[in-house]
Amino acid sequence: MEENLVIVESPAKAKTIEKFLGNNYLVKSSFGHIRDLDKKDFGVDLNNRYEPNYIVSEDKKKVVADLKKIAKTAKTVWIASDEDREGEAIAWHLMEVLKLDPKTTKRIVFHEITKDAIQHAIEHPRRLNKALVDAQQARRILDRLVGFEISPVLWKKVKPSLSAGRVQSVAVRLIVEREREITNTDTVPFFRVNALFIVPEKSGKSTILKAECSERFAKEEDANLFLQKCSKAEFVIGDIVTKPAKKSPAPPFTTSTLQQEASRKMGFPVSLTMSVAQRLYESGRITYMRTDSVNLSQTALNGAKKKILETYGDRYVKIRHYKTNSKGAQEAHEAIRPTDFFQEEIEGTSQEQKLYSLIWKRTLASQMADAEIERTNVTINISTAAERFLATGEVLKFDGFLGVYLESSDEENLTDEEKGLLPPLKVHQRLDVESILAQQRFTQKPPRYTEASLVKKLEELGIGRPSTYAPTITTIQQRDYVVKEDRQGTERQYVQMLLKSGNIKREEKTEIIGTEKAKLFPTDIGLVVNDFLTKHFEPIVDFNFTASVEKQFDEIAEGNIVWQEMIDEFYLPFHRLIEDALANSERARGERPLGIDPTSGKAVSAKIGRFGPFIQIGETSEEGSEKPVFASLQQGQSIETITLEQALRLFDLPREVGDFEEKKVIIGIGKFGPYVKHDSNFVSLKKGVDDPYTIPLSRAIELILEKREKVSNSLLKTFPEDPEIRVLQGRWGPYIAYKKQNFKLNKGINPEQLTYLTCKEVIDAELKKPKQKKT
DNA sequence: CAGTGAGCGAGCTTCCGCTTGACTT
Repeated sequence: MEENLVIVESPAKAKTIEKFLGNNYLVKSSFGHIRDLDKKDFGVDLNNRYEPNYIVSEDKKKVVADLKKIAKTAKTVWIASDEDREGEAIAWHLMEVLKLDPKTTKRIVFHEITKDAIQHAIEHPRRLNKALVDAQQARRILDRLVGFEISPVLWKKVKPSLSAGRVQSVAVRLIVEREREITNTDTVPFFRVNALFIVPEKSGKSTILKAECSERFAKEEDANLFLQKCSKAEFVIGDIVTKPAKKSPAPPFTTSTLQQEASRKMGFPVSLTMSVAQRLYESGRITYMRTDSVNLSQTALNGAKKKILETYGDRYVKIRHYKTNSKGAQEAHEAIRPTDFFQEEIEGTSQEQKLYSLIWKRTLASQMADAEIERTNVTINISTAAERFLATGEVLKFDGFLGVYLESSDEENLTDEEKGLLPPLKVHQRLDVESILAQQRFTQKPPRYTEASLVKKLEELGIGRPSTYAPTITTIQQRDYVVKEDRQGTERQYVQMLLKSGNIKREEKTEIIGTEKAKLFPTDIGLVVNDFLTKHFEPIVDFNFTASVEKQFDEIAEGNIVWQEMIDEFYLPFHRLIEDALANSERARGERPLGIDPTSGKAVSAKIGRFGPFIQIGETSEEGSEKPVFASLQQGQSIETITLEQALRLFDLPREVGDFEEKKVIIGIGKFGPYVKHDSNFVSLKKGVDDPYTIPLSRAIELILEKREKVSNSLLKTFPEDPEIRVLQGRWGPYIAYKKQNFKLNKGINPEQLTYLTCKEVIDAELKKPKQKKT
């Protein structure tokens, strides 16, 4: 029998702590919350002061039973859940469910997992903070009321199985509004002028100095006029100013900043970052990965200092204490940092190594000296014009933290060229010009969100918590409100004028713009749901809603308000919105009239149906008239932006291009892009080569034959016993195909030696397995 | 990798935050 039972939230933490405590301490984990509101009947009694009905979920029953058993025999139970609102609630639920005696139960907290911190905690137990628990209950119940009252309205008025919530609905709103901002922003053209000057050096060689004109020109004529002036001008250096500048390191990682940097530097989706970090945490490489704190423990600071001293020297050390400035931070943990600074690299998968290295560098850099820079600005006067040319050079005087780590930024600044060392220059020095280029540029549209930049925005608004950023991003994609995709750019024409040897040469050029990679786009259903919510539930999807209820939760935690009163104040007006929406709203289908079809004279409109967005020509209601015709929208198209012309084009496909071997050849566009269908076989059209609207029969046949040859080449084996069983060569090796189903072969099997019996066994074994869940 | 887009109605869907595996590909 153990004298002492310590309960923490995470099993990895339990393992570490057990090492610090003596033999008579048993450390167990609750695996987070042990119970939650019942999903049946709301889990909240609206007729009885919002009395919550908590139940222990199926997957927690074993944990609870286990803890109960040990707690019964322990002399003292120490509840060491986190020191924040959720942690305090976990402590309270534990007391309730395990029926712990307050006399033999102690509540302790620590922010860092070191022997001293834990010893100190044991020596300073405190009482359960019921006000803080109540703040959590209010948070929990409010979220339940919002989610479980609005979602059913959506099922009725938009589509079944949809969802709304305090966090997810705002996340979707951000993406929808950004998309509309992008559609509504006009890009304004202007001309930017860059000059290349020749600077002779003592050695006789010369170097090129690049400088940008202080003015940008709105019109081509103005830019041209400026170039004409320059063709007859003298260029003289008017001013050289040298100023010291400093760069400081970024603070240590929190969950949100780790997700951002892993996305920017390595292209990780936020969920990947979290699962890799989880493995690093479980193997003891890093501290806890779900945190909003930038704080480092004294142990960590000592370790970082020692490592920096040893590797870089005294001048590079600068111990810093960072303060969090994110809204609603609860700081129950340390920042994310390596547990051992002398472990510069680790073994593991390449993802683990990369993420660890990122954490190691960022943490170490945070305790290093500023980088010192000398920035030089040179002004070059033009004898024939009032404008000037400006050149900037940067010299790194002392690298400081830069030797280890530099934070990346979301907005890639295309105009910011590598600034380097300037050639030696003097005031009043005359410069010869090599060439001057006036290029048409365009103002930029706002950028689309990536998963990580959306997390950043949510954190700024104080919406969501470290443990929910990644799941929220997944949810809004699963609900089909948002898609993460790549989009091809479009061509744009621009003008450039080059002044060289007294002549101006004008050229029209093209560039590709708007190429997107792994960006978040709203879907039509996302747009419709968002508009419905902003129309009927504006207070809930308001960007400040979370911040304002958080203030009230704080009041509850301070003991200034009773939680039921706060919920009452929220719920009464909220529930009126629900009733109003149910009674007074139309079914939302996102309908948008596009115009009149010139061939039939009927109205064309876009709307959402049971199977997604589609175009309809003609009306359903007209009696005796012909039935309307329908066509689904393609990937990347949206009800909101599709034109009449694009919509009518959708009806051109699928089209028959002729017969081949007495069977129809049909061209269409499916889930995976344009295809040729023949004899119920499909062949994809070649991207960038074949156009589904114009492809001729001859080319389609070519593709069919090509595919046929490929298939016959991939056929490894058949059996006379059952011709439906075929062994094929696939992308990842040989596999068995049988009745439209594929069966995996174990690695290392030689397909040549496969027999009919072994194939049959593989198939039967697979078919016997329980059927996979529908997603 | 179709073509669908009506209506009836049983029974289901749904929230946020705290934690890990157990699943399949």
